[in-house]
Amino acid sequence: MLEENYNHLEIEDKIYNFWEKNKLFEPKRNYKKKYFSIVIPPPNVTGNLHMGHALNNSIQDLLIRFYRLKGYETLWQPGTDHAGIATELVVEKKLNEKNQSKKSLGREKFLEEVWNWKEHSGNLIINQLKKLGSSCDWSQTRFTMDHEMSKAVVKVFLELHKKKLIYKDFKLTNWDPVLKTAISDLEVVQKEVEGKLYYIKYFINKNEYISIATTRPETIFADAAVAVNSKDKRYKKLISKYTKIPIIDKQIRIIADDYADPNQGSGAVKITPAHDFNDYEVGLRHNLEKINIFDEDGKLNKNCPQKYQGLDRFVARKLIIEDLKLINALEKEEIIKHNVPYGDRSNTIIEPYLTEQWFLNVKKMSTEALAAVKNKKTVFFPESWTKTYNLWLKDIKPWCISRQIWWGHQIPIWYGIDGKIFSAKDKSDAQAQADRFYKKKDSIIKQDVNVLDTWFSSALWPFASLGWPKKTYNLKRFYKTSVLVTGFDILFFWVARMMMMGLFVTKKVPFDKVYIHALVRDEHGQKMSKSKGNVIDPLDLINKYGADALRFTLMSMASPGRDVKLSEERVKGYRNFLTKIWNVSKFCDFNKCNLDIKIDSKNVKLEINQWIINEYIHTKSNIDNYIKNFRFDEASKEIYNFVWNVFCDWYLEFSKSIFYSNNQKQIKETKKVFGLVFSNILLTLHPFIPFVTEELWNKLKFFELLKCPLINYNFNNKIQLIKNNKIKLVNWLIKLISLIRSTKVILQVSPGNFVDVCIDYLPHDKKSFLDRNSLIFKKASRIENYFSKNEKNENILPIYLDGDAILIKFATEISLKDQISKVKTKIDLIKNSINSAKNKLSNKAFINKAPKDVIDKEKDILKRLVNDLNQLESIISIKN
RNA sequence: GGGCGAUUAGCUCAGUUGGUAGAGCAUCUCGUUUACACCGAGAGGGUCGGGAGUUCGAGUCUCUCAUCGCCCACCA
Repeated sequence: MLEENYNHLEIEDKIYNFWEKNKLFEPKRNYKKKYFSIVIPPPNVTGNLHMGHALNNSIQDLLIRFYRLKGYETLWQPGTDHAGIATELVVEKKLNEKNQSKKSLGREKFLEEVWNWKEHSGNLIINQLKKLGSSCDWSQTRFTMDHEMSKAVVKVFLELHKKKLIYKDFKLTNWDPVLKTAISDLEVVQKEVEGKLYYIKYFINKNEYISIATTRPETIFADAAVAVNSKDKRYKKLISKYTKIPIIDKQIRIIADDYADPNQGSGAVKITPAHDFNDYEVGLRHNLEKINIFDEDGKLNKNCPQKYQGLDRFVARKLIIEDLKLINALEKEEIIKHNVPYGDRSNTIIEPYLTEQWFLNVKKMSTEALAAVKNKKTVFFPESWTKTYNLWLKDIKPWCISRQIWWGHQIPIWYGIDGKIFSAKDKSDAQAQADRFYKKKDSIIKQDVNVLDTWFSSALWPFASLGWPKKTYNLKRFYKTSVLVTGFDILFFWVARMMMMGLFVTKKVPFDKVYIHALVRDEHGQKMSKSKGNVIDPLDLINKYGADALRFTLMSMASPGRDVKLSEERVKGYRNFLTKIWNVSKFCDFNKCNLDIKIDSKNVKLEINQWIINEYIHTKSNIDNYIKNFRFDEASKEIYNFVWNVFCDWYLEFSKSIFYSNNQKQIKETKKVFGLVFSNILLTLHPFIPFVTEELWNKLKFFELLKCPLINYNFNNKIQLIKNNKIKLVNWLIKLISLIRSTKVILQVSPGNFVDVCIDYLPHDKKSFLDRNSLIFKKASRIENYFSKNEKNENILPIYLDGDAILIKFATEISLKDQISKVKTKIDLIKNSINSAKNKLSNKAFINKAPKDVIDKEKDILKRLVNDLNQLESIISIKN
């Protein structure tokens, strides 16, 4: 017996343990079958399951389970990402609590701490993914810093270095003064903020000055020139003359450069090659001095007057403005809105800063990545992302891959004492090279202190997680992977780079398809974030309503190209759906609707049984197509509608009439068909709501009978479409029952009241269909008796369906009372529609140009409208 | 500045090649008939952001305007 109520808290953990213990997530090796594989977007080890993960992984799990049930050899490759900067920040915070710091520990000890932290807290997210029901092959779990993966990273680095695609360069890069590391362009986010534009006087002589506008007055100490546009008449005469930087009274030249825009600011612009990307270019053109005025933490350095040395950039800014005022060198201040670059991790203002960094020249690799998508070797869903991908790759700049942090893959480059570079797979290899080069033993070498951008190893994930460079089974069997499921926010960070690296290293695209889902946002469409305090925790929802309910909600809302705005109400609604399924199972169990493996749908005789089989097949085929096209929203709607509005509302109700009859043959058949269709429903629902379906599969003894858990049952039964043109009369019957019910409501007759009907006016096929299904018809419509057309009674009303009349005789006197105006407005509406349909059909242009089936359809519409009009007019003719 | 997307019922959203505008939730009425009140039966509610065009026919295609969102680039 099934428990009275569905209790997800008890069931979900139990079922998950069962799957995991029996290793049901691991691929069942079978080369004869097709394969289906996904590599998980590895969550950060610092991560906590958020709604984005919930959506992302629900989709992946749905796909994996769907193809697993189809009999594909299936792998979902899991793992986590070391997340360099993010993890360092977490561990540093922990250290601070213990009054320790990264610096005080030193590199080696600090890394030990990080590894310790990773061992103890780094698997949190994995357990949370399990809560969601994710059926990853956990025996293959990888980590971007594990031994094998690190070897892969080094190997790729060395290859790229050998091909001179990785190189070292001293130039201006984005510098994060809080994290004290360089970051890539992508890690810089522009934010519009209110700031001040200061107009500073650069004196040419005692009375004459040129006004320079800047938002960063502290950089005046790094000025190397003032630029004006050669076409700007105001300044033409000043070109090649000198002006003085205030405070330090340093002479700099006024140069002509087209970069100076006469319409911006004062038209004259200070050139600071060491602290501005545009000025850097100008500096190169005019061979200007690069003066760096910052230390790595954003404090002013020795190149500034002593007074300001050691001051934080923002403190110095204030002081400089005060000092400029004192010497009457500040012309004016304007409050402006402007974009300021912030670091995505530190949320501090980024400074362009001169350093030596490692770069990856991605330009060459990008052309292959572009071609692969153009040639449809990899296809994006929704397709519109292709354009975004193309635009970014076409304009790609060298990628700064070195970071001045400790947690990550240390760059496999060693330096001899004279700076000679040895690239090597490990220290002993480097040592051997150095010893050969210097012709002595134990020559001193030192490894490059920088580590690689986290996204460098992420870019190798699709093949490295499968075992590359080893020729593992998984790599051979599952690469290229079938589909990548990810959010659009990491299209450039991750997807594009995986395409480039995949093609470079394996010569194959890393995935067949890329499904890009939207972000999960709060009810106002805001990105969920801790700082905004609008985060909905998926684990809370799982606790409250169950993982299945959350999953189904996310799937039903995963419309392509649209953000998911999550509301708890919606989750509640789908929890109700789970309860509904639970209750059907109770009915199924109570009536002993067992599954008969030998059942052949060809031998099913009853029309309602044939009908539900056909309806199921139709639904299933729609769902399969929707899933293949990544339309999870449509797929979940389809199954929801079928289960609730077709199977429960109609078939289950019909089946009751049979179960409570004494026709043993019909009872037996209906039980079998009920069991058959319901077992198929569980199967179809499984990828959406795995827990409850597996539990019911077990409870209803399908597991026992088929000797197989639902999760990897390969359904190959004999359920197939039944051909019988009488089946469509079931749909007609449903319409008839609905019509009788709504007529009662219009006449304000209680739906529970019984009526008599006369079906003598029906054509033969419909009449005999009703005779055959009389039990069903009578129970569903609350019909007491049939009466003959000869009977005369004041309370008889004809109703019309598809042109046929049926008479209803009410037990009590009927009247329209306050419904009459409603019916009359309806009649007017229908008359209007009839007119427009008639107009259409008498329009020669329509008749001549529209296709025949459209015209036929229009004729049908007219027929139905006339029918409805008859119906309503018959009602209104009731004496009042 | 360049690009992408959105605007459909009170709310959140579907609407596949143009062919009677849909769903869930919410609302209203009735209902406890043995799967289920986390329920059942029924009902109301939209000139599809504005305008123009193409077409026999436009929510759907084209143009245009408006509002909103996102991405990229730039800003002295």
